[in-house]
Amino acid sequence: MESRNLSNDSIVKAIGLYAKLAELHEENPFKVKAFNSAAFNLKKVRQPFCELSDQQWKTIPGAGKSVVDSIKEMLETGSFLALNNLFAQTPEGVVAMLKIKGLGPKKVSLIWRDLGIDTVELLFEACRENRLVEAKGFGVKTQQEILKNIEFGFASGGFWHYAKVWPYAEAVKEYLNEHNFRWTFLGDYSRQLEVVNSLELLIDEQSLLIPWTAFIAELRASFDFIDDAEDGMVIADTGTPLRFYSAVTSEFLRIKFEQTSSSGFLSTINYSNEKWIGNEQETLTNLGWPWVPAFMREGEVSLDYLNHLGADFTNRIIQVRDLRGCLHNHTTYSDGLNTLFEMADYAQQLGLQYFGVCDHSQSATYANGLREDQLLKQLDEISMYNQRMIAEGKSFRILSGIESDILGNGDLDYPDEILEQLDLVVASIHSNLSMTEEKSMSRLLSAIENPYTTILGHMTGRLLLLRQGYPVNHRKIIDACVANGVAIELNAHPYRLDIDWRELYYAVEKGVMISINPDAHQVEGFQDMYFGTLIAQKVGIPKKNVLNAMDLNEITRYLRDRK
DNA sequence: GCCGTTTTCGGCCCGACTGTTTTCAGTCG
Repeated sequence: MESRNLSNDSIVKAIGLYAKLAELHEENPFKVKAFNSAAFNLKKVRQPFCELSDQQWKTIPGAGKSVVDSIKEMLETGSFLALNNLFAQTPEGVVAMLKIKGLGPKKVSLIWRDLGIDTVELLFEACRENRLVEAKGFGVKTQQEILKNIEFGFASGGFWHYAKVWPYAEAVKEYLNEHNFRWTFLGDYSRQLEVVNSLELLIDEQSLLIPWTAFIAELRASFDFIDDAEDGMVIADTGTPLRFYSAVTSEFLRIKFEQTSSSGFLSTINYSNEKWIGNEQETLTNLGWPWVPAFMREGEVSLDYLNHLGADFTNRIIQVRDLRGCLHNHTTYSDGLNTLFEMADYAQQLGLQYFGVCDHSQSATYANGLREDQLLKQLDEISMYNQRMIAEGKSFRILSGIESDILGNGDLDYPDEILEQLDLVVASIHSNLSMTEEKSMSRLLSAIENPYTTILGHMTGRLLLLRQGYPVNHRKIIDACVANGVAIELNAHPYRLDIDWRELYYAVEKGVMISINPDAHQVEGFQDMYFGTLIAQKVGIPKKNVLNAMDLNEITRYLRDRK
């Protein structure tokens, strides 16, 4: 870098960062204080530092010999050796943590040194799994605050998790319906994509009783979450762009069709706008296609696939109301926030017929995984609860299970005599996520071939917008699941939605069972089954392919037969 | 490390706010 390009601002930032890193490395607290106060005072200097004489430097409070020498070093060489030395001793991710609002050197030091967390991604996961609340000086509120602030940083990438935008979309939807507008969602959101880059809506301007500008003004006034941005409107709390488009009545349906479809879909069906003949149904028929709902309009969908689903497939697509139970959840036994009974009672209140508890297994020490004796104790508690259900004549049961870590060699981490006592086993990888496809495949395939495995958990370990999953050959895994009668989890957490829907076409063709699992760590987590179902719908999965759409009798028989 | 004299080293220490404590620690502006 050309040294004369160093602005006062970037020099002040370097001085401030030096103070933070020095504090992180437990240098003399008064030195830290001195650099902090120097940075504070230097901010007020209007004249460029490179123009200041030695006399002028003496008039700036807090800028002593060491600080001024550092600044001169930066001006002359473009770098700051002492700062570079501290950088060399600090993992990049730890430096990044210092930028997170609410985290200073003291807390970051504890996170890094005591908890062994050295990337923002790992910190994020630790927050989601309630591992921060245990640490001294941390509590639930601090953890939530950190989580929120990390998320905000991630969101700046221009994409947002669908679930993040959903509550705002629902509010706008309610408003538009109440006013009897003719309208529709467009784009990513209308296709129920796992991440969206904006919330787009189309309104038939002839259904408006007021001028367009007045309508937009009323919208802004009606929702305190709508903020003005340079190029339009944004959702204030997330920063997601909000785009309203208008169409005259005669153009509404065509624009709706073209803008709910992905460009990939339009090219797959060989559409161009001169082929529009008045409505979606006839236009698609004319192109040789059945009617395809907006959420399925992706380039990946093929005529062969729709033929496989069969005539009137839209009537059989899985709905939230079809789900009869949920099979992968956590409790206070491991890293959940609600007790076993609280979770089960809540599932019952939701109208479900069964609650599958699958806490973390013993090698997941970070998540307080269950030792054998704890697992056996949980089995007693489950049996007590189920006996009460029988006595009360209720057709609700807790199904016992475990989310067993797939170890490095592909083994599950309990002996057979423990596993055989459970109703189901979800096998998932949680450790050593950086691996080659060869390694991940050998671990996954051997877990699938384990006779106790019922469901393969979050297949790639990805966290949307946060962490890429490890590489896998999806088709080989799906084939192995078919061969071994193992179901595949569609992890419904909005950050996972793993298996990726793009791989689900093949899974459906092969007839493998899909389990839409909320992976709930607290009662609120059951809500995520909704988001998992939206993703399943993208591929038009019929109810009969969804494991937890089975009623209690069917699933009990299915699990018994698996043994 | 900075400062200000008690000229050679001892004292330095914003204030509000939040959250986690049970009287304080850490962060922010």
